[in-house]
Amino acid sequence: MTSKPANLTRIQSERRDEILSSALEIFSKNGYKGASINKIAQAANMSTPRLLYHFSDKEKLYSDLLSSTLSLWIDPLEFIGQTDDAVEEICNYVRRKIEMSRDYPRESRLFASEILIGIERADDSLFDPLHQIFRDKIELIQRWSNEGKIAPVDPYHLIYSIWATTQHYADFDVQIRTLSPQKMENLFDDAEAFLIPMYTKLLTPSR
Amino acid sequence: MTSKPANLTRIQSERRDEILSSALEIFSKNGYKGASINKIAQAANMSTPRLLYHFSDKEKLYSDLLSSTLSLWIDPLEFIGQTDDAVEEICNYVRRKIEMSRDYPRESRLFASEILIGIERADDSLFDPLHQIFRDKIELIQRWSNEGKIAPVDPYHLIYSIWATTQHYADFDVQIRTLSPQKMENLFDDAEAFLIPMYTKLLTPSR
Amino acid sequence: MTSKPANLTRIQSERRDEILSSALEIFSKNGYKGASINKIAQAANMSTPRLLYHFSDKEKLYSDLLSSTLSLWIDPLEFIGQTDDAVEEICNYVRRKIEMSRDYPRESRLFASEILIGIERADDSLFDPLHQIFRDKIELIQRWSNEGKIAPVDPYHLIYSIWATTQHYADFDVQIRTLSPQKMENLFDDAEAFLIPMYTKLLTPSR
Amino acid sequence: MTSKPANLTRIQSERRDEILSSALEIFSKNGYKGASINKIAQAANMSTPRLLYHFSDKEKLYSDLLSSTLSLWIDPLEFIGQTDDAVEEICNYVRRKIEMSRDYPRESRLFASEILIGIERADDSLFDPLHQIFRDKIELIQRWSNEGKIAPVDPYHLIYSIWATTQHYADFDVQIRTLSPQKMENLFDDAEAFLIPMYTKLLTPSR
DNA sequence: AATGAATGAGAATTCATTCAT
DNA sequence: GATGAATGAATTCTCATTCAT
Repeated sequence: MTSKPANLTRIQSERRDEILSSALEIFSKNGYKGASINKIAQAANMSTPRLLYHFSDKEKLYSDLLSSTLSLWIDPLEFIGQTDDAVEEICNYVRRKIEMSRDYPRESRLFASEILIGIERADDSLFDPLHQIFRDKIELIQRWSNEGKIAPVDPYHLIYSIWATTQHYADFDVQIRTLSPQKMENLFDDAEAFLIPMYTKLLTPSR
Repeated sequence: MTSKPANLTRIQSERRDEILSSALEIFSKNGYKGASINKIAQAANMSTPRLLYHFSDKEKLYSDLLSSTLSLWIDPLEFIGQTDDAVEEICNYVRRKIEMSRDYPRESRLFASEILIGIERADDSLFDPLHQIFRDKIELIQRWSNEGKIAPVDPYHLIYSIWATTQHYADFDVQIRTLSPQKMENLFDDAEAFLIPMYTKLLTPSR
Repeated sequence: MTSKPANLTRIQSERRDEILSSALEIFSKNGYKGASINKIAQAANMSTPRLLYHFSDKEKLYSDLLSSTLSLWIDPLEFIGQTDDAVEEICNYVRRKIEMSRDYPRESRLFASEILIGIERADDSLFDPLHQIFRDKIELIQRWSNEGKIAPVDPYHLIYSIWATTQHYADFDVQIRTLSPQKMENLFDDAEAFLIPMYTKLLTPSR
Repeated sequence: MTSKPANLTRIQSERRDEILSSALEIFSKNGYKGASINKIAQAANMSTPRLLYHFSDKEKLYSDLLSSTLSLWIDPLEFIGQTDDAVEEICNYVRRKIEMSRDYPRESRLFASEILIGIERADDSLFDPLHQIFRDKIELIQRWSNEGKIAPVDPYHLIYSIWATTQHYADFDVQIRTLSPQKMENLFDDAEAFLIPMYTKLLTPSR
């Protein structure tokens, strides 16, 4: 999981944050291979050796960045199931995921490219926390489905579908900008106006 | 669309195909930056200069590959609207896109990484043919929506959603393999079993 | 000396001429190293192997070009001494050299870059014909000088100086174009108007 | 003029000097295209990337070398006009240019090949300082000519002729070595003994 | 006589990383 | 702690030349 060193001075942790912020910018725009730690160091206003003092190598920086960002994926998922209104719970999840795409597109693209291209990693436990919660929620949705609180659906594909439709707006941003006549400002509202009814229709149990 | 040279000798077109095949493999796995023409040449059993004899440079190889693959994206779209059963037409499109993800995942990932990371291209008209047909179909779906043949939906977001949900199975393959309990063989059937009802519910006009 | 094969078909010798003409253009503009036989072949509208059929390799092409062009340097020199008016003879030589710079600047630059940069040549007898005539004329001028037909001057430096001042207009063309306010059309006339009086003053014997 | 970075560490300026010295040797002997930074690095006893650490690329190294050498061309020109003896002033310029050819032949050849072959440069302002002073001196000589301090001559062609005759000994060194019977030691003295009377005769106003 | 195809040597970079100060 | 300096491996591409047909 996150291997952030436990005891850091304030300065050290400020530097780490500056670096991670630049790394997010550069990695999400260029992918792992396309990004050079030089450019990242430059964006963070420091020399490369100084960057490497904080993160021992490029791969460490990259995976620390990924794991420090993972909560953005996990958090919205965690909230599912606070209330008993199953359809609404899932729709709220969709809403939160849309917000994420709007507010944190770089993080979304970072993950997308990691999954799409992926680097060989010695330790591939990076996504373990996500997977744990994923399984919990799968179970929850399955229960809801069994109990008739939502229409019967395959919970796996439901979540895949939600991830796909919501993250698409961040990850394929470039294409959508080209194709859409709408201003980007309204785009996410329109997306919500499309997706919420879709999932509502899908999930509302027929009487 | 980069036009494949019209008159090729036998050897040229054989070599081109060998190279493009290896290039698809390597580019889709590693992205543009992560792929070296060395590795591609090696995979195609030839020396790098020999490869470069057939494709003048890396970028040319890459964009020729993209454009030679673009029809896989365009073709299923083109078929929409053969019959008058609007809901069925769109569902069939979904089915075809699922098949594409199953049968041509590398091509799907190639495009995904191009849109996600994208290289600056001198001539960015690569996607023009897709965009043209896209607009045609947007118009068609809008008409269907107006005429009440499908429920009222935003055609843009409908297509984005179809692209997202279907291509997701190819593009995020790695993640899905990890998370899904199903055997991959059934995965695409299950996906279809999930998506077709979803879009049917969404699109069937309420009377 | 010139190693032009003795017996050539008409077609062969036409091809050779086409190639030499393109080679002159490319070599004089880019130097030996900067010129590629590809570009030369292209400029001559033929494939590189076909070019290499006529000239076994790049160096051969280059030195054949040099020797086929050498007469432009030699010819004006050869004429010196037709009449007995020594000053006029030399001035006429200057005039002819100026014409050469005006009419054959590429040839002049080709030689200049050969002397300036020079490639290591197995057989460095290329300039032998020039040197032979050079020595003859040195002798002639020395005699004129001894006989008082021209003012006493070092014949070597006289010829160097004539070469330098006249060829300069072809070889340093780029610089002169930048510095000179005159139109290029008049440039060579102006040069003559400057140089002839200079050499006349220099050479006219004082009584 | 490419500006040498203002603040250099000790090592930086030492390395720069070593590299520039090797670069002068290699570039002046082989021209821009014929010189490889490999050879230059080797001559400077370092690896190519180490060289490239100090000069970002080949062209930068080349143009830094040119501009650092430009003063050799400019300085002798600048001195013209210190005294009022116009003929002597110009003759002294000739003498200084001959010294330059004797003492800095590689620099002279470097410039000659740049003008002769020239590389396309993003910023072609390299020679601006020279051109500025050139124009000043043109004006001065024109004034002298108008005032009768020297015989009436075209100042442009006068300077071209001085450049041509003096630089010739450095630039065409190879040819001169072959043709001249003199030992090289005396060559420059002999050149001076030829050129000074020539320009004196040319410039001395007839009363 | 001619071309398409291929080769191997080198060229100029780039880049993650290390070292010395 | 931090930077300037350097390294070595890899990468893209060029080019003279050769080979097979």
